[in-house]
Amino acid sequence: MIDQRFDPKAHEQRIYQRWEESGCFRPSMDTSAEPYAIMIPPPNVTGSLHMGHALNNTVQDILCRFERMRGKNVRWQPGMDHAGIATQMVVERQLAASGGNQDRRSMGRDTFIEKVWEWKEESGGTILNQLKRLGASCDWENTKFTLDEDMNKAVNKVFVDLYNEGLIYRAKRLVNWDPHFQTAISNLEVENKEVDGHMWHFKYPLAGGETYTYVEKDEDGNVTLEETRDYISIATTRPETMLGDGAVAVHPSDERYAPIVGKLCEIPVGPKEHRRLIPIITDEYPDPDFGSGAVKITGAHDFNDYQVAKRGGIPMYALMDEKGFMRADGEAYAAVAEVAQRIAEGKEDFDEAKIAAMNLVPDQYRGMERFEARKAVVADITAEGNGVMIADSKWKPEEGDEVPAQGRDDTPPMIPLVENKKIMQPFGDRSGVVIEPMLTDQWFVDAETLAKPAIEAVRSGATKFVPENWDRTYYNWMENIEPWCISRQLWWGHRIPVWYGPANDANGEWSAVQSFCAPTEKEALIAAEANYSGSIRLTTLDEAKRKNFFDTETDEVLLYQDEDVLDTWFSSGLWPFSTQGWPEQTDGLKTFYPGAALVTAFDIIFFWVARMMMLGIKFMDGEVPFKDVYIHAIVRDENGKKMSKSEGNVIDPVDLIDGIEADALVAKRTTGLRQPEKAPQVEKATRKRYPNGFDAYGADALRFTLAAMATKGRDINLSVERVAGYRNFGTKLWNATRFAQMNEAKFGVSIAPQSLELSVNKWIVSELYKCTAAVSEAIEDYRFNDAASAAYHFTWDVLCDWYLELSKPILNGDDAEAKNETQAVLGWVLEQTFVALHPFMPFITEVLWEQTAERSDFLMQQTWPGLNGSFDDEKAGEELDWVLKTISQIRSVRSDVNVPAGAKVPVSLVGANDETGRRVAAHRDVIMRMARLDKLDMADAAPAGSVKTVVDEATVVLEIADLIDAGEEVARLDKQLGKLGGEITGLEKRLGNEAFVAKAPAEVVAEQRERLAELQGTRDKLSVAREQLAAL
RNA sequence: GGUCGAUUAGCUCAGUGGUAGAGCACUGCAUUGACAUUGCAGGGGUCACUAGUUCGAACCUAGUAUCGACCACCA
Repeated sequence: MIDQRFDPKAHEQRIYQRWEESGCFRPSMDTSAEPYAIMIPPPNVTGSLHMGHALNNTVQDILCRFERMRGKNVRWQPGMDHAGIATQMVVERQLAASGGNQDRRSMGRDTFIEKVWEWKEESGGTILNQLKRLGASCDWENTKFTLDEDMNKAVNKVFVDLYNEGLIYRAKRLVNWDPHFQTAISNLEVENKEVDGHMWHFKYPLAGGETYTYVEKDEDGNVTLEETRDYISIATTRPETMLGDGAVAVHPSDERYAPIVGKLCEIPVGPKEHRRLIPIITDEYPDPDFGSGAVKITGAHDFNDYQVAKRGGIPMYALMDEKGFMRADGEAYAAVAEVAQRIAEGKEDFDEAKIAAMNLVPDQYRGMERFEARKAVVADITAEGNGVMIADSKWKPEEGDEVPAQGRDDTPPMIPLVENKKIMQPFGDRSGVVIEPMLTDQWFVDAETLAKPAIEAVRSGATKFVPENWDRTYYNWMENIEPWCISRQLWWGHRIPVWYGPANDANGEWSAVQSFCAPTEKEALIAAEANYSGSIRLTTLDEAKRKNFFDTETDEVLLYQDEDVLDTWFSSGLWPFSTQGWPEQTDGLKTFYPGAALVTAFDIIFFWVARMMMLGIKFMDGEVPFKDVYIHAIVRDENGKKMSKSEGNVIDPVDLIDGIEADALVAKRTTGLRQPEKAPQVEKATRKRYPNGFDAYGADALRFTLAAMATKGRDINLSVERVAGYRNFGTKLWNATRFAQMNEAKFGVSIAPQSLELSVNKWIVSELYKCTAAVSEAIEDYRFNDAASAAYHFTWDVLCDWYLELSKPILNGDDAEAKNETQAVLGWVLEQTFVALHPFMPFITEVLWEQTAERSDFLMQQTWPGLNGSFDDEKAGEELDWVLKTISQIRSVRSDVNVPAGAKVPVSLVGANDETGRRVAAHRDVIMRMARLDKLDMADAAPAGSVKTVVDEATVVLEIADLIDAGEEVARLDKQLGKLGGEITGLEKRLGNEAFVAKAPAEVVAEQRERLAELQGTRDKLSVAREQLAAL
């Protein structure tokens, strides 16, 4: 006999270990079985399980367990992502916290990376163990880490192949630069946030004191402002970048500025004797209706300006170093400014290298942090009076603008120096610092070329999104894809497999560089050897630069490897095939590529799904990496708020599994907050919301909750009450099994549905098959909520509430044969229920399986019910429907007329046909028991004053005249008659409509006719009962 | 600005053309019986609004209102 209660803590880890040790998670590699593969979205090695992971992996586990039970050869490929920035950050922080004065740079690259590996071995990957707590049936023996040697081999091959095809290239481009981590990042890693900012308005004086007539007109062409100006008005949110302006641009159609296009204006900052002049040019980019219509062009520090500068041949002057400080290198400002001046006036040609070396930051700003520099620039301009009050007829003050007094009433309106303004600012998603566009040399993937077949694969249906409307999001992104910046100035990651050496060794001129792209250092050396006459030595960037690629002492050509590493998503993008052994043609690769499904949240469609599609199709002969992409919802808290630490509403899945006391929960939520000042608020909210912490609900309850809520919507609002409810569901199943054991149900024995005698047994077996068919269909269609609720409904409402009750009289009765059959069916149906629930609740079902019979195998290895045939006894179904209906009706009437629950009442059936008579005979015991009757007979007429209800053709008569009030009973019947009348009228109206009868499908019409007849029959019988009663 | 979505019971949400559903909450009754983490019975909805298509609309179409997500943005 099983325990009184299921204790998840006592079993979950034990069961998991048994599964793992028995190799249950391994693919069968049965060649006759259909392969089924799911690639786990590799969690970050630094990660720990959150609710999103819990949902993601529950879904995958349901699919895998289900398909495994259906006999497929299943590989759920687990692993982790080395997560470049995140991991490097964690280890760097740890180094800082450990108090030593060692930081990454002082330590050196090799030592640091060693440290990271050490950290990884010790503390990395807790998330994989947490996945095990959830019950994830991954093929752990094939666990991969994106930075493993075999992964690296795949990465290098992909890189080299793409390089050789020209699909990977190195170029100087404006990229998103993270000044904190001092690396480039892709635009996906940039988060644009709206912040309070300012817009400054400055006058750029025309060169030589020139003037022009500035005219503004309204829509009808009436002049609203006309004045003589000796300047052009420029607005900017980033004054410090003025120092790098290369031009001022206006729209070609903008008549206001037509007189001064082609002239020069002065950047109103820097030492007066060396103010730079820049040309006023035309470009399509400026919007004449925004601001003054004139835009300063700073090609090296703004993405839009970059495009303008490229089009117009405007020099792009880089102003900042990699930490986001104003440059302090190079020649003094005065000399550089003169060169820049000649370039601006077209008196001198320029080339990229020369421009890059020029530091146009005036001496007084050099070395300043960028936001300090901004303040200084603004202060300096303001001090000179070049910033104040520019006339603009279109400008209207907004709330919060600091408008100097004299500006208010002036006509036309005067723009103040500073406008307060909400501006969108880019932040690094990891560092949280403001991203700086920077001109740097980076490696790029030609994503546009790779995207084409990837788009086509979705269009053709080779890969399907579920729900399908996500394909729009995918197309949207893929069709506008930009070159993918894949180089990162980090240490932790796949080093770029490119080595640099001198371009020629002809006459000791080592100015140019040539690169050797090869999958290994060895092959790079071989390639280099073929290129150079002398001997070659590998060295670092530093030495190679210092010695200009040639060691004169040893007479060696110097070669060094690119210092950068690859974007983490580059290696994740290979996941579907790199994990299966590619480039070797392994069994795993042949069997498990393409995968069946990819399960993920929408937030990494671009990061990951798109990249896997592009790279998979490219390297696997045009075959897509997976057939279905199931996009699941984002888990939020019970009120639909995003779970966040500072809100204090993060629910840790492990806490729901293991339970946690209120104090511990509070402690957990308040420590390590990014904003520690929020701690009291978090504590208060937590105590209010969860005064008792969480019970230990167990993994099954959590999984079932997530499955039940996994609809095709976008958000899941997770409530702990719901988890409790599904824990109760487990308890219900557990107790049903206890009941079966107490009644000596036969477990571990199969039955032959065809040879069953009792209709109640035929019925429950039919119901079981209906349930498992519904569950199968729903899972195949990724409708996990439907699957879960079908299983839930069968178990609780059908099996427990009805079948168990119906079986009681038989199990306690004297009919040995009937009892035998029922014991067998009860045990078997329960076992099949375990099977059907197993994908959702693997632990409790496995424990029940284990403890109900001597078993030589695991539940998780059983065959999905329904696989070996089906069974549907319609006759038994109708019969039991009648039994259930009869019992329910009697119970309902009893309750309506307040018959005490304990009282037994005599019932007779009037007007029953032979079939009903037969059914009554067969089920008299159980009906009497469940409806609490002391008599159930057939009768020709009802005694006066009794209470009546109608089931099909028969009137059910409760002979309790003395217990009830005739008036109340008439009222009760009237209420029912009223309800019936409404429904009947509706049906009659519909059926009276000729158009309906003519046009609606025949079966719908027939159905409604039947329904009408039935309702009319019921009404007639109830009317008779009412009249009889009223006549008393 | 572009794209996707939401609006159904007190709450959280299912429901893609044919009798409006679930869980929780609520009301009444029931406790030696597998289970109070329970059972039985019940109350509660103008399916946001407007117009259309249709024999028939929560569902399809168009529009309106409110809320949300993602992407791109004006210096």
